[in-house]
Amino acid sequence: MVNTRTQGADAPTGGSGRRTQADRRRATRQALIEAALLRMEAGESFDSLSLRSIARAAGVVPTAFYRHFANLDELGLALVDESFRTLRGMLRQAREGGAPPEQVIRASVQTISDYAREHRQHFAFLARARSTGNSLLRHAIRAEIRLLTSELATDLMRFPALSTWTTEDLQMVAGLLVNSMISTVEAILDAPADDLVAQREIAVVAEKQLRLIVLGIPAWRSRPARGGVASASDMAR
Amino acid sequence: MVNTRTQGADAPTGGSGRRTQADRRRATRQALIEAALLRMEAGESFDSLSLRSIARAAGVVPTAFYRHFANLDELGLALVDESFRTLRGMLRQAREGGAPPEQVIRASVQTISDYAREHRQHFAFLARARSTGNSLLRHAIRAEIRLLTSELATDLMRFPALSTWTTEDLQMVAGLLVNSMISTVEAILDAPADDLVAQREIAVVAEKQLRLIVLGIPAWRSRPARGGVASASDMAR
DNA sequence: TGTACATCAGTGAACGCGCGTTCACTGATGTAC
DNA sequence: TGTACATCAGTGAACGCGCGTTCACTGATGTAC
Repeated sequence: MVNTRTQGADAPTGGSGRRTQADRRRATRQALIEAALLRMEAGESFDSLSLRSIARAAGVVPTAFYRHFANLDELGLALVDESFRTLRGMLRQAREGGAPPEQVIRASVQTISDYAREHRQHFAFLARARSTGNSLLRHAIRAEIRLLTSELATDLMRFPALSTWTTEDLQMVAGLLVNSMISTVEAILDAPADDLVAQREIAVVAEKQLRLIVLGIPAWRSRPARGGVASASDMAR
Repeated sequence: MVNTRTQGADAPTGGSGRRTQADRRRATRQALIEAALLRMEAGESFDSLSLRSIARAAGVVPTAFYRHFANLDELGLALVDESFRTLRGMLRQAREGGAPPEQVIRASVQTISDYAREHRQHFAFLARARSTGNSLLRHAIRAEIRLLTSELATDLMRFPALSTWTTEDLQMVAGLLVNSMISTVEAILDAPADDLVAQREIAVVAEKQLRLIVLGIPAWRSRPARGGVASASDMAR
């Protein structure tokens, strides 16, 4: 990706064949974003990225970076935006998929692993940046995840077995499901992208884990049964 | 922590009052380790640490670092060692605690949150380095976690309700429990260290989540029941 | 349509800085006699 | 116990490098007439 003078990064030149300033601007911005995503997909952490290396990968001089972002944090927030747009698309699809309740789990896991494969970069970015050093980014991501968790809690209320649960308990189970899915996505990203057997194995385990969680729902009492913790007597049974 | 010439970092001078070379060596090594832990506890990622900044914090000249570690990765692996020693101590205590089965969950969550509070630095290090850029460290930590998960799977077999489960299913539920605990520890570390109310709240939710998981165990069938996914019919019930 | 000027995305030189690593060194601790 | 030498943890100067950021710039695209 080397630019001739004042040409900016490569980009679709539009139907007219004419390249406007706005086209060029958008293309460079996207090239910067994609350079950052690529590096993080390869396993680097967000704060090991440098403005210069990103500009270099985008085929642009370091100072051009400032035409688009005030600093690296701002680029990071743009990545958060883009990645969560992907994630919300996934949830919309899962929600509207209209899978019969009997297959909700299988369909959900399928949707997640399809998305994780197709949008590997966005997922990898979120997984890495979620715990990476930069606290601004970390908090932005965690706030979004908390939001998604609440939305899931609301969705869960539609299931008969959950319709009478307290808000706190719905949040609790939504949190458990979201955390399990995050762990699953991390595992998928950890496995080589081309090892389909490993990917499948991870999905199978994830499905079992979700199924186990859901199996506990009918037996749930918000407070442990008298005489001890309900679950303990179950385990000792 | 400023050293007078050739005095190295501060350290216990031992009962005799005499400071041996070995004492000094050990003290400096520990000062380097603690400097790194401190920085990561404060929220930095492992690969934003620099050799020079760690040496500075340890009260030692940059080149002294090389008397102890060949590079930063080696220091990182020492941190992994130290942190997992803490973690294994925790598991030993949980295992030998001899809590009656009725209180296994409560006791486990209590042990974990006590440890996470007392050894905040080690937990924070593992939580951060687990997903931080450096792939050497990441894999070292993930390998150790996989080992712990397997050990937990073995422990679980002692429970009557689980004694007949297949190895794969035991690994699956151990993985679910471990992942939930990791999420919980991350949440605890994310909350301010002095906000005891938030910490308690997180522990309560973690306890509920573990309880929900355990409630699913008696109903578990390794393969979904005929006519659909077992859990789905439960939810629609 | 043609011209003259404004806009602005991208350029390239320059800066000071903290970094990792090398090297020859110092002087307290350790040891052999 | 005393002495002479060896060891080695920590020192400090020096290096080349990539970094973020500044600045005045260029020249293609956009616009007003």
